[in-house]
Amino acid sequence: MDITINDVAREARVSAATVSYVLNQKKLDRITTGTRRRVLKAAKKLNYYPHASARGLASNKTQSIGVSINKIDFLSFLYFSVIIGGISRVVGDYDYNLHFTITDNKAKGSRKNLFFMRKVAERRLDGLIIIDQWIGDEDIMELKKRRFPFVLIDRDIPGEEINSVGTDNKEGILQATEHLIRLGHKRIGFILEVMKFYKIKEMLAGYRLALSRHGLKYERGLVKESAPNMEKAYKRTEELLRLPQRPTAIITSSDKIALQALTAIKDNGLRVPQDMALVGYNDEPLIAQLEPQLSTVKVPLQEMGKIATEILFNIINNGKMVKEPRILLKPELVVRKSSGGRIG
Amino acid sequence: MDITINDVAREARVSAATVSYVLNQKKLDRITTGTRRRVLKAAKKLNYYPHASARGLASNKTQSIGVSINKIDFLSFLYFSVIIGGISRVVGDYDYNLHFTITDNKAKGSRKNLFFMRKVAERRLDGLIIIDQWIGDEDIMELKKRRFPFVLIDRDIPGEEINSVGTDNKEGILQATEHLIRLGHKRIGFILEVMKFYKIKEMLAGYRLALSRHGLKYERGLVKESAPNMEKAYKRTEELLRLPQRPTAIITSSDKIALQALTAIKDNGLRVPQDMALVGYNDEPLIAQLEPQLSTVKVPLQEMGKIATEILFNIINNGKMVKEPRILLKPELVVRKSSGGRIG
DNA sequence: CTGAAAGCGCTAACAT
DNA sequence: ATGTTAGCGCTTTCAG
Repeated sequence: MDITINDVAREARVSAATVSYVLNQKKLDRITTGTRRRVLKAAKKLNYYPHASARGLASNKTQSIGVSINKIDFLSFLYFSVIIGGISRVVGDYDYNLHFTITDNKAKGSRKNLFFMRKVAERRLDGLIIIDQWIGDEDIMELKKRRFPFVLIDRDIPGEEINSVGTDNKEGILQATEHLIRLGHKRIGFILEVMKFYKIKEMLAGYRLALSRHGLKYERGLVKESAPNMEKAYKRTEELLRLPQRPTAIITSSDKIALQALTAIKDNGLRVPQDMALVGYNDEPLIAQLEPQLSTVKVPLQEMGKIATEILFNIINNGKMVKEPRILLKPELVVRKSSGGRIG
Repeated sequence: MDITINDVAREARVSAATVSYVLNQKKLDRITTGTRRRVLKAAKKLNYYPHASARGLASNKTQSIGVSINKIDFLSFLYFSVIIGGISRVVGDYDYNLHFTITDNKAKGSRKNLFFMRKVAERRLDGLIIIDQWIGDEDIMELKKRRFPFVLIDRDIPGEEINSVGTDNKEGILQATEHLIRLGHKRIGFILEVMKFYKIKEMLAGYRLALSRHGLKYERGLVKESAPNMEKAYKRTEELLRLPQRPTAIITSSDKIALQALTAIKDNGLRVPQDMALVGYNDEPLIAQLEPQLSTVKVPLQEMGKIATEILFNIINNGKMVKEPRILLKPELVVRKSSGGRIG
């Protein structure tokens, strides 16, 4: 059988409670350095590791947090991998475990099992980080109602006091659009992901703001939604290319979409940036190294992951929400080759 | 407070034991359909979810499996994302939870906490899938000695009876090399990851076999190790380019490395494939869409993930190891643009 | 076919 | 400063 706390207690000639105290490093030191040493030695000698379930049952803490990602988004793993990299670094520092929660919003009935709510209900998690645009606001509000600790990444529910860390995507797209306008572009296409996402709405606002600032008219026909599956981005790009008055530049809401767009543009015999300027979004690794190198908007992905995790642990351990619920980081325009030089 | 099994028992006017029986769907049906219905109704009405820790303590099962990935490999997330996609699909079907275990082989002392062994020792996991070339054979053998259920993906320990699902990488590189030889190449560079990995050794064997089959001499100077960090691949490529007798083609042990090589080749004013043919490995998503499109060896990544998970559940639930411990899938050469046409 | 009872390994009051 | 005593919520013999 496995080694239990009682084995350690016997070996160290103390009670199980004392072993528990020593191992849990209570603040109030009520233990002699002598006994402490004996306990530690015994634990090491027996190679003792506490049984997580037993501990969880008694303390109602699991030392685990979950990261919720949508099934659909598995394709955009570049974006997520960087965020998760940031998260896992902090998780390691705090000595917590990371649950991977893959949400399937299309799932019905028993398949809803995949959903993170299940893990919460089963008390498998002490907290949750949500990087999932697809989860409905209702579900997030449900979490809040239950007072379950969680933090949103790169999304928000306006008007609600919810912990989130995001990037100013309105500002990001504003910069990208203005960059193109300054290069002389007057007709700028915009291919975006699911329009109903808050994040995307913000981006659209940035796009429109840039246009109006420079006296350009907003044209509905220049904005294309590539939802629900990303492959649509290729088709949407072709739609833009076939417009009677074709745009001279295209902005996308992610580098991944930009990649599709790039392929579509080339396949249609046009050159980037000479015939069509292109700007991506996120500055995802690898993708930036396309030919031509992709101009994009750098989003501090890893930073978002780190900060969100720090906030989450703060909530879990100090019980209270943070003063400033919403953290908004700054995006940064990265000009490379694909946006080209001055035109017209 | 939360709803417990006793609340459900009271509501259904049965004992907690009966509730447990009904909810766990025991094979031996000892329950009246009447009581069963009452219990189910009560559980649904109260929105009952069993407490995972309590269940884990009593049954010594966690309904969780871990996936072990190395910290270093976070950069090659394209490769992993596809494998994990396969894993998560099966995990969802079996209604298990997925733990993300990020291993840090450089970590010493308490930081070793990040290591999956800790999770195993704490009984957080029912099983483990290892996609980690960096973990030492000793650690894997330790797992075996403990009779802890696990499956290896894309690696193996030759001579040991260990469950693993991989791809015939020797065959894969053999095909890639022969493809180039048939196009007329006689000096073929090979940039690979850490030489000591079993997987890489197999690849090297495939490379050498191809050469010898066609009467070509193996030259140590044409083989470059890009370890430990991948950015080295750029430098290694340049080393090949500066060789007195430069190769006319380069093979890499992953598409990710091929991407680095491609950049290096272009930066040095050479064209692919005209001046230098290039073949990648894995057929990772997105990367294949480079310019020029990358010839590569398709590895059934998602399939490996699926099969490994099926095997793991089989081990967990049926207690016994599989007859055939090692599953070896077939790679497939994918010829696109970067390997070019016939030369010489 | 169902219930009673014990116990999984740990934590946390409460005593001493 | 340490030990005693109850559980935490569930599963699982064992009786009936």
